[in-house]
Amino acid sequence: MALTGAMTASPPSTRDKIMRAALECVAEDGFSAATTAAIAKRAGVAEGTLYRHFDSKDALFVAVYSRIKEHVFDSVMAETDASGSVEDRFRQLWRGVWNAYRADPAAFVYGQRFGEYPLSRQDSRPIHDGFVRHISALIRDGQSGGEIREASASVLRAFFFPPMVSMLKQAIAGHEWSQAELDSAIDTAWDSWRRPR
Amino acid sequence: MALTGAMTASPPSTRDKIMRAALECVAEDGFSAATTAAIAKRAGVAEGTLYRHFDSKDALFVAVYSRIKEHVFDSVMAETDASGSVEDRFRQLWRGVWNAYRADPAAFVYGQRFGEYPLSRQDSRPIHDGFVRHISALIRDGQSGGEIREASASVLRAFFFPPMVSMLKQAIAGHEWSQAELDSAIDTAWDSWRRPR
DNA sequence: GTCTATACAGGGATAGAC
DNA sequence: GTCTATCCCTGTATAGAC
Repeated sequence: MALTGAMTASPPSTRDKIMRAALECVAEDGFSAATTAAIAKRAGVAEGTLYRHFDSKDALFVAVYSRIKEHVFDSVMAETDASGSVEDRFRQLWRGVWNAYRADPAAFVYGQRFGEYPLSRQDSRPIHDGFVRHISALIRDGQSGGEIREASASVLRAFFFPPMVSMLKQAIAGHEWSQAELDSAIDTAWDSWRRPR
Repeated sequence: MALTGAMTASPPSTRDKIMRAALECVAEDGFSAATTAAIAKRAGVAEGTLYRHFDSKDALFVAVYSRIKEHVFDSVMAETDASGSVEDRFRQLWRGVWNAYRADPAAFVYGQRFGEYPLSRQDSRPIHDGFVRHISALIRDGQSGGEIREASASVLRAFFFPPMVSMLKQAIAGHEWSQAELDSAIDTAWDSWRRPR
């Protein structure tokens, strides 16, 4: 039940059930299949009930997206400390985000789909937006200390999340990444940031 | 008029106009807004005409996707030669794909959206599928020659297209990449593949 | 081959009882 | 707050004239 009401042991509220149902419908068959009827059925409530909790179907989708972003950010930050070397912080962040998404693949897929859905103009901040400041700080520290190459932060950022996201997609499609592959992915990512000699 | 009827100087056929209209509708406002009415209007034909050329709306979408893949692949391969060092081939391929997508941003966006659309199960080969063999050959050559690190090919591949795709998305969203940034992106990509010392 | 007109289904949203 | 029943619109697809 990760990402919706996960923190509380109490039974999920109707609102939570609706949000989780919407998330799963979209993750399984895309936005076009996520009709109000399908969502209500999966949540175990009547169709009309959706509109007691959300102004519209679109508002529901946006709310789900926001909650996913918050949850992933919080859960990564909870197990990340800002101490240690730049390289350690880099590796820790990489693993943290990876684990957060692996813990709830449906939420990950929802986020991906939402990003290509026109509705995303209403919450246009990308899924990893919360991490941008964090990553930028890492880059700044690493560049002033000489560990990280002198490329623009936007270029370096393109080598952090995108390869990971691509690997997550493959994992969800059934590809089993070995521990050695994961380690080497992190090594490869770090070597892309590292100052070359 | 790239990607649909671009090679011929003759006026586009009705079929081509429909395909291009579908491509642009999806690129601009997503699949949910790409109704048969919208597509027909943009193509300048009647709605019923769509069904003279395609069995269904979905068949149209799949046909457009296939054509994009073909076109990008062909146009990259046309200006790429397999000679030169592994590093040269790497850089050439990176630039070739980048340029192909920059030449038709709408086609690029269509490809991205299609990948998150459930219909993609009907043509589930990813957008860059044609390049996988090419890239795998590059990796094999580079690993046997010692230029490329000994990571699994699937890990290395995650550092080729995904960062580029991320940068293309930003470019389409209005971000202007300087020549220096592009060069350093390619350097960074290559350093992620390169054998570290 | 293309158009106009239309049949038919399905989806979002609301009304009103409980 | 939740359910049932229903309205209305939009979207896909077809029929048939030209």
